[in-house]
Amino acid sequence: MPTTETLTTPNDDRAGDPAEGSGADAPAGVEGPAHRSGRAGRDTRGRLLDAAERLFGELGYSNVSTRQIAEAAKANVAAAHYHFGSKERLLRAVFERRLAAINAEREGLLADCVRAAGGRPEVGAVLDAFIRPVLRLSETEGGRRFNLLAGRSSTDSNPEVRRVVFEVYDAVGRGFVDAAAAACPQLSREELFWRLACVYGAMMYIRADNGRLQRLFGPEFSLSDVGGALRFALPFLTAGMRAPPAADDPPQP
Amino acid sequence: MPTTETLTTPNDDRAGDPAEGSGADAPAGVEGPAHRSGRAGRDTRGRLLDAAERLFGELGYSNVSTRQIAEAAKANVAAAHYHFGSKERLLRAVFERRLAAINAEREGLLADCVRAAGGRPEVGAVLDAFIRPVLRLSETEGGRRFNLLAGRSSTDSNPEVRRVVFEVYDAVGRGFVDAAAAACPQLSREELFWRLACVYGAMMYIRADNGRLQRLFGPEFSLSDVGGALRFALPFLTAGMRAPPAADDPPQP
DNA sequence: GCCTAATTCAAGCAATTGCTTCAATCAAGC
DNA sequence: GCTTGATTGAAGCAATTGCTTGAATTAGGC
Repeated sequence: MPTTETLTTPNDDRAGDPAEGSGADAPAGVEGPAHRSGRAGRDTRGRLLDAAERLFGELGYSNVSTRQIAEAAKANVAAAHYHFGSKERLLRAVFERRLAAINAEREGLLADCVRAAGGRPEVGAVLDAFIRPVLRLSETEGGRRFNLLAGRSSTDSNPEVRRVVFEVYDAVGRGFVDAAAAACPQLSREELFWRLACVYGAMMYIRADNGRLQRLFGPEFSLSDVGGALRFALPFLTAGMRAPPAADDPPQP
Repeated sequence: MPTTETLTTPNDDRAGDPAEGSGADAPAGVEGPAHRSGRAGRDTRGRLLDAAERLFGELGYSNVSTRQIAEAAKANVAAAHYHFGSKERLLRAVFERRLAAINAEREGLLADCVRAAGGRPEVGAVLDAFIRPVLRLSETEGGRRFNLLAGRSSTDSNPEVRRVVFEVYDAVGRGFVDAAAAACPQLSREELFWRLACVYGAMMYIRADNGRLQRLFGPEFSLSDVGGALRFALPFLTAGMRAPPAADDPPQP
């Protein structure tokens, strides 16, 4: 019986908080002597989210135990289960905390460019509306950690991670597909599918920042460099989306 | 002491086999009554590799136990450790078994297109040389399973998986970067870095085939459809690589 | 200065993990 | 037909896992 909805635990039901978190977007590392402001350990929930976000991203969901998270958050294992109910729900809460703001920003930008173009948006603007907000997350330390988690989770095989990722991205993914379809009416449904797979894959790989390409190119290049991503990766993807439809004959010698 | 090099165990040292495997590239599902041809359970090692490839790919390295693998391979846990020494070395052996052939094919195709172009290869041909062989893996059931594993491992956070992936791809990755640099002399090192990140990410996402995009588009589209990948994804990436270099002014309003 | 409910704690539970041990089995070489 | 060395099997080990328990502790309402 993994679902523990019993008793007086509040569990997850405070979902949908705004940004929050002890070091979420602050200069980071705000630890030390002066916590415990209001109630004793009042911000335990936030510290747990921060620790989970960091550890899940760095080590992977399956490779981090609730004990490690609790220790990093200076809390007790039971506190984690008290606040979130289960490890999977903790992961979900980490996603939801960040995605609320991000998806709102995405939808705002998308609505802007649809309105500006009079109904038929330009594909470059659509890409920008969906990709820029997440890449710019990496400008803050907490956001960069979340991007690590999000990127690496996108191809995670763990059933719990998959479930969370699928559910949490469903609505915004649908919106992206629809907007791209509207911007590229010349593409068949199949070709759109493949082009968006490339866009999605590239974006997730950049967010995941696994360090392999950095190892090949040298330490002066980093996938967490937001400026480089916006200046070089976004135009690459836009050029791909703008390419003429593939010819009917498959190029398969 | 996780490294058990002691005693009379042969461990990993038969590395570098060709394709092999019980159902590796066969019509799949070749199970049943008539195994055990030569020695009793002579092909235990191959069956272990097959089972590991499938389970690691489907469930993720961290979510599969050596016991599950042994059971799926109709073998004993001790046999797995006898043949490979550790779980990490088993993963490495799975990669090495496939990559020998793939990388040889890649280098052959690359040499062809370099020679045909008289030293300065065309970027589309370089992309093709590196991507086509791995995508075509998915034409066979075993290759498709390996692509799942490879794609999902590319952003895996587990330290053991990262170590294996880094080492096993190092040489071929370097070759790809060099060839792309030769084909795109007009690009700065930085812009090349970002474009190859997009190419890499797209390819890995397609291989990983996590099902999210399929869920949005419908079951009639699949990232395992080799024909679609070659007809639509490859031209997308080629168009991106052929785009003119980014202007000096960053498009960041 | 208690009352009460929210929160935290130390301890523990059953299950699973990677890996080992050592005896049994096997296919050949003689 | 026995020896030998490569392989396999059943059992077990210490460590770790997610989660629970029930007793403290806490802070605010009164």
